[in-house]
Amino acid sequence: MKERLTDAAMDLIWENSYGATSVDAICDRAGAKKGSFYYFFKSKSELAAAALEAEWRKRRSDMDRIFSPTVPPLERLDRYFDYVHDSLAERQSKCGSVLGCPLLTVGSEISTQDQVLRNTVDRILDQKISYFVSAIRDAHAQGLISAPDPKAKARALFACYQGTLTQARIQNDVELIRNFKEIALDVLGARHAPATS
Amino acid sequence: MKERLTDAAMDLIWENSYGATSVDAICDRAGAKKGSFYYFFKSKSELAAAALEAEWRKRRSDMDRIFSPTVPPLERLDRYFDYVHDSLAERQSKCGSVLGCPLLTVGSEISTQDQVLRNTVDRILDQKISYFVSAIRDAHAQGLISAPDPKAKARALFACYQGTLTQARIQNDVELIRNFKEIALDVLGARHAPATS
DNA sequence: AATCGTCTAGACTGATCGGTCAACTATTTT
DNA sequence: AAAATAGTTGACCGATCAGTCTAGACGATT
Repeated sequence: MKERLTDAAMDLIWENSYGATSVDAICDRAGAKKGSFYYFFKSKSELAAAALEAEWRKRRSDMDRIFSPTVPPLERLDRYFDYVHDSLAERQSKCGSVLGCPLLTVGSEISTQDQVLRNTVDRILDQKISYFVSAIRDAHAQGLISAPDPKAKARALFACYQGTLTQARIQNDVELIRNFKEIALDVLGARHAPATS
Repeated sequence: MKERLTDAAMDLIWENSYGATSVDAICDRAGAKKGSFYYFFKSKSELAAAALEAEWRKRRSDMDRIFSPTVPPLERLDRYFDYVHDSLAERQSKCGSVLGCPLLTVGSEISTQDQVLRNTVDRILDQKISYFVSAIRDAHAQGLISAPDPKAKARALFACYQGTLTQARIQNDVELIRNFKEIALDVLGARHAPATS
């Protein structure tokens, strides 16, 4: 039941927005009643945080596989962006819109109003960035790119990736994710190196 | 009166979110009553679109000045990011948070629900990008960077800038905007050129 | 059988929401 | 001066909202 609620919440919040998603709608979607909702979660905000964590947990094993140290560093990023593109394209075929990243939309929406939820967003984003950090550190160690400060470079790349996700959502254009690879190479300074592809 | 309403709406929507901003709160802030609100605007959505347009109109003259063709191309971008940093820092000192860009937060929040408002966001963003396009085209023409497709490069840079704005809002850290300059140079491929700074 | 713990149900609460509308005031036009 | 227009007011509307709470069902344990 708990999972049904977090899944339903994730779908609705991702598709619309946190504020536009009502507890009633979540319950309808989950096939639950309000009493059950409040049995498991103290509030809508607590559910949203749980939904983001649950979604992250599901995605993490995919990321572990894609970013495995056995995969060449730049190829990890290349595959990851393909993975994200394919995920968003599939979700688009189901609900008609490119939805971008829920961490960004929720984070952006509630950042000045709900510090608990915002901390959840921050924490998960940090974990996502750590995959980028290790890929970039490895690429630097292998002489594929120059990134003396892998962390800063990872944050830069991540910001660009985030911006592209937001743009894709606003413009409802999933191909922007695919095009992002060129940008990523620029940020990494790997544009003129015979790596990737 | 109409301006007081658009100003109030802009402040509240920027600071919180579109959904979390009520018509009552906007009227309170503007020193108006509901009847007046609905005399001037058909709906909350129409007011939000008008508020974004009004804000853009106010900013455009600043952008015209900063991106004037009499200013060296890369310096236009440099100055613009300083301008944005200073604006956000000032707004932060007033309300306690880094607010990022209202076009992004509103666009992201309502992109699947209100097509009129989304089109307004899209239109304004396109106009903002055109400043980037011309600066990059000029920089390419002057041999400062290599950007055979100025439009694509401008879109890439803009996406990165957007991602940084969103990050700054979620993390409430305005210095990310300042740090963005390094990223911009990477995206432009101007990192190793003796330009800017 | 009684008790306990877990979970479900749904009526209910007070507040808030976007929007409506008749009455009124102030200014402009005829 | 009268009429028309522009603008203001705020009570009101039905709907929705997050959350509360009591009652009940069910399974496990004593």
